Amino acid sequence: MQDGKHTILLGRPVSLSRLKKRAGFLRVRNGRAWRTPALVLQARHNAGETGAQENTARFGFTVTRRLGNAVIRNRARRRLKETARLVAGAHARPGYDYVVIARQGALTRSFTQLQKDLCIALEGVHKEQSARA
RNA sequence: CCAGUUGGCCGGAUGGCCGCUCUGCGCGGGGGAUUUGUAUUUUCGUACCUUGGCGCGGGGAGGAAAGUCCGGGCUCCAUGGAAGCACGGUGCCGGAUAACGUCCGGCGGGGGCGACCCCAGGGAAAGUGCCACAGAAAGCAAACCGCCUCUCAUUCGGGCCGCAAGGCUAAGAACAAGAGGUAAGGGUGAAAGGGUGCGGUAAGAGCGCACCGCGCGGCUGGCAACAGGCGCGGCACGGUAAACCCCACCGGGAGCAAGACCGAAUAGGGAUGACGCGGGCUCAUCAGCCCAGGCCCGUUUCCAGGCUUGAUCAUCCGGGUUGGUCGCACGAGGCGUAUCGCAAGAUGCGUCCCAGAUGAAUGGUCAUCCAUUCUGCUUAACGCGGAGGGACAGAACCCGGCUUACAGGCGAACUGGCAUG
RNA sequence: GGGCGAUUAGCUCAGCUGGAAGAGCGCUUCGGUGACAUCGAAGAGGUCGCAAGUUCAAGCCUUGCAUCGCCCA
Repeated sequence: MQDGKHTILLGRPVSLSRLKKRAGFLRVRNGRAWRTPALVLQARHNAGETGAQENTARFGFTVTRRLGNAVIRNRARRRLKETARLVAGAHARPGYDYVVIARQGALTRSFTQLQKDLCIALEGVHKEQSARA
């Protein structure tokens, strides 16, 4: 069952380490991506990056103007941030940079569904990588 | 009760769990001077500095935070003053204000039965331009059709004389031509040189008169815009200034990505053009002083003051940094109250401290309630169940306005209508 | 955050001092060709971004909105 496989393993909510520089976003854009209706997840190993630490995963968020006005964009980013904070501890791998791009579903989906989406995306990104390797 | 007008206020509430940011205190981590304890070193440790942790407490989006349309504070452009020109803005009058294109009160015009609403509302008699098409004519008095008078010719008709041909005559009618008088009527246009009525006339006309409008002069009231009488003028002066313009008043430019400091990194570049390769004195050099030249932010002139004369200025090309701190939140501040003022507002007193982010915090989620919509049961209200569902919108240096967006709700004053007492 | 600019035919743009809208490319039809292209002829296609105002009259003047784009340290 999909549900059993993707139950949300709520690890301890971690305080997110954030990706804040434009250069970091551009680097992650060249990595692997996974799409769901609510978000697009991009990931890349951050070895050799200045300021990166081996044992933490860093997250960046992108919300474009196409999604709506400032209030709508703020709400989308806050929901995604909270989702990442709850899910990252169990599913994100240290030493990786992730960029989450909001889509329309980030506003309309229920919060539990949103968490499930991010789990699937995180697993999907890494599964694809190991399959290729 | 129904319909409406004006000016205000609010912009879901409570709780659980988990977070973000600023800040105060305490604990903790790191660094750690002078002095003293000693012969030296090290360690401990104080003031102090700093921060990534922990605990407790406190604060944390709006009426528009928006658009960036005006006005200011503040900062830089090296600085200040005077006069003129140019450019831009504003525009009834008086007041409020730091200032304004904002606000308040009044005046004038327009709309509404009314409460009330709307108006870029100076000057067209300083000058210039424009008024397409249509129309005779579009701005200065002109006359296309028409109306009327006169002259002359013709025709018709009448009268008289004559047998007749014909002649004479005049108060007529029609039509052509010419001369003149008209602007009532027609038609065009957005607009055609006061309007209506009576008189008047050949026909007409401010030609005359009455009322209305308009202009000029003076009087009264008002700070003024303006209003009201009075007298005179028979009418001249079309519209457009969100066309140029005139008049009055205001305005230097750029903006917190302003600007200041610290640190890192790279470079002490290249091309083209301009000015110039200044003089004298102290003098080994640096540096200073005097004279001369250039420059000082829309522009010209004048004054003061300053900068600069080579490591120059202007334009273009190339390279590096894409960190931090300050600016930065006590302010034309909020709330309450008293006095003055019709009001906008002013002054005094008391009280409060009220966001400070920077890939950008101020939240995420769940539940209940509340407002509200649809629907099922119910005769119906009520009640119960289910589903939907909470407007516009997110501080970015700060204030005063304007404009635009906005689900719904609260209370006030006033107007019109109906009913009742 | 702040400062600027643009919007006219399907596309790229003209349109001066207000008097009612044009060019090139494209499109359609016809001619021409065995057929096509080139070529020739004719034609269609416009809420001038939207809304108010000034004016007799607005693509043009004024104001407010909307959309798109550029610049800065």
